[in-house]
Amino acid sequence: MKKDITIFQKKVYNAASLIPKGKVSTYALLAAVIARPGAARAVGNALNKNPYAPKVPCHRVVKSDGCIGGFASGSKNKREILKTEGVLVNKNKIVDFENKLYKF
DNA sequence: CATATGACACTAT
DNA sequence: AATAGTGCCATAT
Repeated sequence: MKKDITIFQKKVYNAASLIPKGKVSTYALLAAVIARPGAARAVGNALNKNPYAPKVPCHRVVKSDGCIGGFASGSKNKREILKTEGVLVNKNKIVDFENKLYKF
């Protein structure tokens, strides 16, 4: 017990919390920066367990295509949150995705 | 150590 | 453009 957290997840949460409001990032991009390219799935796994729910804006992490993807609280609710942050979403797709994409 | 799972990505059809 | 199949990595059991 005591924070069943791995180095990998620590990096993921850290990077995710660095994403500014109104911006979004992708699993693949995060993976490529914090650990290793291709670990997009692993990043999603880490965020899914996300023990720092309000601390880590996991909702700012989306798919490389700009799709919302899946979320623990429900992708439907996720769109609403992003909208509040200033990121408009159209049918699970980020509006101006490339423009709102935050690169590390 | 091997198998199964998952908030993904890419290529082929 | 949409769908399906395959590959990749980390975690859980």
